[in-house]
Order: sequence, then C-alpha cells, then structure tokens
Amino acid sequence: MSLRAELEQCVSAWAAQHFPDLPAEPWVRPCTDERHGHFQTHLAMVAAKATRQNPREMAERLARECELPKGWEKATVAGAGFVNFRVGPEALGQAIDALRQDPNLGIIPVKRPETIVIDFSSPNIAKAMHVGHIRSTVLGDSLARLLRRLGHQITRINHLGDWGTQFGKLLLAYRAAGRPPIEPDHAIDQLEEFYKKGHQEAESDPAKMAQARAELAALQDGDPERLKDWRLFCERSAEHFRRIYERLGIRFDSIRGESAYHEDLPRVVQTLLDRKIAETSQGAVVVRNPSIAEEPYLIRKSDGAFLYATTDLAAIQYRTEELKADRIIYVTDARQQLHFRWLFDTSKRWGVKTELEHVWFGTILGPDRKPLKSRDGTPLKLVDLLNEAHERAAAILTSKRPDLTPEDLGAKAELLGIASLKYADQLPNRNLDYVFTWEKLLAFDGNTAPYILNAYVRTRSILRKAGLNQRPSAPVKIAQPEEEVLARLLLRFGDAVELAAADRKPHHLCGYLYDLAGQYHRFFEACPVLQLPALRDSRLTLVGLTGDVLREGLSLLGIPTLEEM
RNA sequence: GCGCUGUUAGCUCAAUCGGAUAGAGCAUCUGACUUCGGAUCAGAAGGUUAGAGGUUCGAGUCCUCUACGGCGCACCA
Repeated sequence: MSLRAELEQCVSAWAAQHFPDLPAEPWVRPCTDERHGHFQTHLAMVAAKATRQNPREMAERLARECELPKGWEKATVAGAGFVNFRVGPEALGQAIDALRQDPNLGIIPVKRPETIVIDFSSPNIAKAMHVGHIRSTVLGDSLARLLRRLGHQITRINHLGDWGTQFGKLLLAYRAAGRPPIEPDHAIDQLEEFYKKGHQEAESDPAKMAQARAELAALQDGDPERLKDWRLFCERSAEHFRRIYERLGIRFDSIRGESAYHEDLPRVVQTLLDRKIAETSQGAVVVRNPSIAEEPYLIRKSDGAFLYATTDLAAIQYRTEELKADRIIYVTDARQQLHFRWLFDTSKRWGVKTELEHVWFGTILGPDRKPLKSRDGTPLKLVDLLNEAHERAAAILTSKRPDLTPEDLGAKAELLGIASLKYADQLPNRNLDYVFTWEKLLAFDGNTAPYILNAYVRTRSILRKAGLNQRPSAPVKIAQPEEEVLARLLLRFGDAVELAAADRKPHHLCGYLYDLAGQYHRFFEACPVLQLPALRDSRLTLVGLTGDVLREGLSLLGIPTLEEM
C-alpha cells in the first residue's frame, strides 16, 4: 500500500467520524511543494465551509485529533487551513521493506473485479494499417494491461472491418481482372490497387456502381465464389495485421469482426421496430432522440442494407450475453463521439445494462498542424512508421555502440524504435490532438522511452556489478535526501497505476515513470552504491526496487525493457 | 445553424475533476567527465494560463459572453 493510501485511511476515518455527510473522496494528496510537507489535505477547509466554522480552527482540530500511523511526524497547519504531514525516516524504511516484499509493488487490486471487453485497433480488411490506427491500438493495449493488473477480467477484441460496402468495389475490380492470385508479400498493395480501381470506376460510371452493388449483394447472399474471394482477402489482410501486431507486441483474445454479426442484423432491427424504439423514415429505419440531435440515427438504409451502427448493436448483445461483459470500452478517435452517444442511448432504451464507455482520442498532426500524411499526401502506413522508427534508432545506436554485432544492433534498434513510438504516443493526454515530429518521437533526451530505459539499464548494471543473482532484499536505511525522495516516489507507484486506469489515461503513468527515472538519476549522482560498505546493501535494495517499478510500469504501457543498451 | 472539443513559456506538452509560489522537455546560455553506463546531472533565463465579467476563503480548472482553431451532424465506417 502506498504511504498516501495509508494516510488516507486515517484522515477518512476522522472525517467519517465527525463529518459523515462529506463525500468519501480522496482527501490526501502529495504536496505540490515539498517544503510544506510530504502530503496534504484540504479536508478542514471543506468541513469548515459545510459547518460554517473557522477553517483555520478546523485544521488545528484535525491536526490534533487525527491519529496517524506510527512513525509519522505531528501534523502541521498552514495557509488558509491546509494540514500537512511528514513521514519519518524509520516509517519510510519500513514502508519500503513492505514494498520490497509485495509482489504487486504497491498496486492494490480492485475490490470488485469486472468482466471488461475492450474493443480497439479495428483495422479494415484489404487496407494497410496506417497512422490513424496507432493510437487506438497502443492505447487500447495499455488500458487492457492496466485494468488486468488491477484484477479485472479482460477480453481484448479486434472488431475488424471485414464486411463493409468496400467489398462490392473490390470484388468488381478483382473479378474483372480475372481473379488473379494474391501474393502474400504484396497482398495489401494488390488489394488496395483493386479497391482504388473499382472505386474510380464505380464513381464515374453508374452502370459499374450498380455492378458493385450487385457484387456486394451476391457476397452477402453467400455466393460461394465471392465468399471464397472474400476469405482470401481476409486471410491475406490478417497476415499483414499479424506482422504489425507482432512487432508492437500486441495480442487479442478475439478477432471477431463485423462479418460475425451479419446474420443477426435483421433480427436486431426488427426487435427495435417491434419495441417502438426504431421507426421507418423515408424508406430507412431510424432511431430518434431530439435530446441528442435533430437528425436521427440510421440503423438500416432505404435499400435494405445495414450499417455499422446495426453491427455495433448486435455486438453489444453478443458481448453482454455470450461474454457476460459487465463493461465494454471502445477505444476510437474523437470524431466518433456522436455515434457512440447514439449507440449507448439506443442500447439503454433496448434494456442493455452493461456499462458502455467511449474512450476517445485526438488526431496525430504533422508539423503543419494538419493530420499527419506521408510525403505524397496518402495516409502514412504503419509499416513505414515502424521501419523509420527502427532505422532512426539504429542510426543512434551505431554511433553510441560501435561494438555491437549486426544482430544485436538490429534487435536493440527494433526494441528502442518501437518503444519510443509507443511511449511518445501515450505521453500526451489522449483527449488532445498532438503534433508529431520525428525529432521529438525518437529523441533520446527528455520525457522519452530511451530516457526511462536508460535509467532501468543503469539499475541492472549496478546489480550485475554487485554480483547478485537474486533480488536484493536488505532492509533500507535512509541516509541522504536523494534516497528519501526516491523511496517516497517508489511508494507512489500504486497510486499512479490506479489513477491511469481509473482515468483511462496512461499518460499519468508516463509522467510518474519519468519522475522516477529522473529521481533515480539524481540518486545515482549523489549516492555511491557499491563503494560504501555500510550503505551498500540498503542502496542495492533501492536500486533493485527502482528497476522493478520501472520495468513493471513500462510493461503496463506495453513497452519491454532490455538489460543493456 | 446545432453539437462536441480545444487555446498554458519561442516550440512541444504537464498540472492527481476547486487547493498553497502554474511545472517539465526541446531550443538558448553557464557549469560537472581519473563515470557504480555522460543516452547523465546541477544552474540561469523564459508566464496577465486567448480576452472580459461572475461564483468563494481560493479559479489554468466551474458559469456567462467574446475572439480564434479542430471535428461531427440519414443512407461510409
């Protein structure tokens, strides 16, 4: 348990006893300025306001009455009614001892675990994954890792776009070309070329457009030849996705795509019509709710075709009934907010009790503050992004480590390049658009993956030199300020993980890990570990714990560590 | 037109849902290498939090208005 959580219990207990009407929110926070103390509460000011009493006197009372854990200094009062707390060196050492023996590293499992479906990534068949997929993929993966770490039961679903209207145009061009073989190595390029051709033809020629619709209808009616072609497209695309996910270190529990719900769609629409939730309008089937928007929500087109809204409704049914989901989290870009408002509202009216959440994120912008594109104006392919990350990392490695074999260099470049990319993508608050530059993304200074990995590598290096073949486990004696700050920071790991998970915002964890890596570097400068026999074992424990927390924290962000750079 | 969302240091971003003197990195300048890995550390400088009102002990954060931007609004996903 973190020091904060321990103190929180004391303060909340006091609050519950004397002011039972106050909300049970977290009252204890780390001080913004450590000159005031280690932790602070503004509870007294809130309580004083509620009871029309003097805040300063209330703070004095809290400081006097609140029972603190053993080894804490007497609480002090400052400002308008803040109460400040300081933990003593002995209690701090004991807390570190407890942390050292805690396999969870201070992460407290949730009291009520849920079964949670996380729907993320979701690329489209027959198209290359591009830069627009990276945030959903990386963010969804991290949320899955964070929530699982806190004890929830997680199902990661890749809701592939494998059944859209694009297949009409694709089939049109593919069949016109005589259904040539799709080479595994260039499958996506080939498929994109066919789609482009079919699209152009259909847009410029009404007869071709009708033909494309007929192709789609034939596919959806189960024509064996079209189904065979469609399966081939899916298999080849899946191989492309698999390679990228492999490099990103991302796995799914289910890759059930839109096609899986194909047969459920008529029933979904009919049920909504029967229950008067949906109605017919201009030949289409729509759901109305003026409090959301004037325009209705379309669930069946006037030509009888279904939309992704319908598929999503069917998917909610499946995940609720078959997967027993308590909660479904969708990770998509901000532009889909309106869609999800409709989807959630419609589901509620249908009687769905599952908690539904839309975790949305902003656009990745280029240096011109417009959505990031490749040089020729097409969407930037994810493969190209990963390759460039690899190459830039390799260039830096070559200059820093000329001794590496080509194999080692390749492996390290891959790890560092991908790590930088994933970290940079999670660093900004997900709600905001952010500006992407290669310089920043693969910078190895500042708040970056290499900076944190370097701190980790330095912990490993010391442990190697110490000749330890197991985790250091000596009791910790705090001798210098840098050690004290490091120790208190280590004890905040659980809070950081909890905050990142609760907010669905991994950037909180990035900030914590950066602080920890920075403090470790300061500790490293100020506190010799191996040279001072009296403090050696204690400091080795701190070094080992720092490494453990850095590794665990990075791993929750989907970033693996390495033993040496 | 309606709705969502944003504007914080020259640039890129933080600020733990209303708390104390708004913090980092990059860039600029100054220091620390006979190093437990310098991919590091210490320091300087940089701010009317877009603007104006309001709410209260207290506002970057909440409410109103204004300016400027991004995005979304029936048959794509």
